[in-house]
Amino acid sequence: MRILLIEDDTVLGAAIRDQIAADGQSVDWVMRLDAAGDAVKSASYDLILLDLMLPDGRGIGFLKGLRARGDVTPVIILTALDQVSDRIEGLNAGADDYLVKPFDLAELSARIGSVARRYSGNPNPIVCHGPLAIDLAARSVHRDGKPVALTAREWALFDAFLARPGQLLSKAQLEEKLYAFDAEVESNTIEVHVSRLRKKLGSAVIETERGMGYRLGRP
Amino acid sequence: MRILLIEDDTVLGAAIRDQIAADGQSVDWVMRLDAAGDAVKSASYDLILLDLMLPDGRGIGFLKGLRARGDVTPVIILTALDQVSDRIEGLNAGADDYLVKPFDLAELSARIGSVARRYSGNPNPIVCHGPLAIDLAARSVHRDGKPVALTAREWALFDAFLARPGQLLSKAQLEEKLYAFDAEVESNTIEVHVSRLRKKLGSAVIETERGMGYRLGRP
DNA sequence: CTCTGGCTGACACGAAGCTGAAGCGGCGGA
DNA sequence: TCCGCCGCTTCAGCTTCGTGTCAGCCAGAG
Repeated sequence: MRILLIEDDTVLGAAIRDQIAADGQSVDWVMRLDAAGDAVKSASYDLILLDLMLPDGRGIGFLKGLRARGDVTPVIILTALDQVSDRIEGLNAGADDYLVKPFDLAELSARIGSVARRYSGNPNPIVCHGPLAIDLAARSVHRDGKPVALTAREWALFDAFLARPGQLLSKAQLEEKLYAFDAEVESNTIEVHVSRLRKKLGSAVIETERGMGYRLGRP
Repeated sequence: MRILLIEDDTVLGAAIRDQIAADGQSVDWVMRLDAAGDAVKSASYDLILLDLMLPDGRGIGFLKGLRARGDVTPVIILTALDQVSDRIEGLNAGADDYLVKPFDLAELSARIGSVARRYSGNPNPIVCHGPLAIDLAARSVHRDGKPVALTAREWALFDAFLARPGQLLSKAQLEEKLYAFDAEVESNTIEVHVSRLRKKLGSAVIETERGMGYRLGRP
């Protein structure tokens, strides 16, 4: 397993690197976001350990950029305890886990193992739904064998439906899913995104229950 | 989603319970391991929040017992920061995640959502009533295996009957259920909706008590 | 038979939902 | 640093369909 470590603290970084190496994994250690960007472009990693406070920016942006490009490499965030909002932001930005500094190196190993286990078993399971083939882990959708590009919000919305197939979901519930906690949408955003999803995936995927909400249609 | 909360701290427990309820999930809260054991035996949960330090033992043992019995219900551990070894032990014992106390309630929601997404796919409980199969969570009704589409008002009315099966409900009571106080219906609306429900669900579902009201018929 | 209360088809209104378009902000490339 | 692209939100006008109303019919009770 190849691991990318992004951490600017030389002492902690070295300790982590040694621990991972001792576990028999291969590590690349960079100390800046620009170097991290180069690294993920030039190599493929199975796991990224990401510190949030770095000399050339916050790790959150890096993570968001990664996910925006469709990169689904599992990411574990390394963060200080008092940065609760960072942790939430990180999870919402697509992180898979976080570790609170200071942490025990044995715990790091356990978490790495956990993430590895979660993502092992390639190839990814494909969910089929009528003419759609959905790879949840890779966040990709194919319609009649042709790839469909979904934006972040579209995917989040679709994901909410896939999690509860056939179940009625009110707009309020969907807004919560899409906007987490700081929701301040006072418009018909959900309707608009539903409209776009239907245009991309076919009008039958999402059914309207007037006055109640939406549900994933039968295949 | 049904969640079992095992936590002996009354203040924290109440806060967690309220937060989960606010997220629209259903919570059972127990404060001891023996009660937790009874709970998992008598009901099925989608997620367990497990405090590790409890008056009648350590949560780790409970978790191990659960896994030994083949129970794969996702478990999130609630633990104090300094119990690093506990956290590792917990993860190795089969926990899916942990939260470090003190934690932000918003973070709890995020983690619950994450676990729920990962493990979603267990079917909702189905209520059967003669030829009808009703999924309350999904708000779906099947009649002889075929889906029946109910409108918002129709569902509200049907729901009122389902809440009190066999009990006589006057039109005034039903109007209250459907229109919540600001009602200014001065017509035979209820009769109309009952008629529409009967047409969709079968004429036997709702019985008329002349001069008194309606009741849900025996299956 | 009469009277009262319930049933139901028809219909018009308005709220809820849909969607094209415009404004806006963030990110990446130059 | 500036510019342009792209996705997200908002808005407005249009469409759809759920719902309340009513009228006429039906059925049970006395």
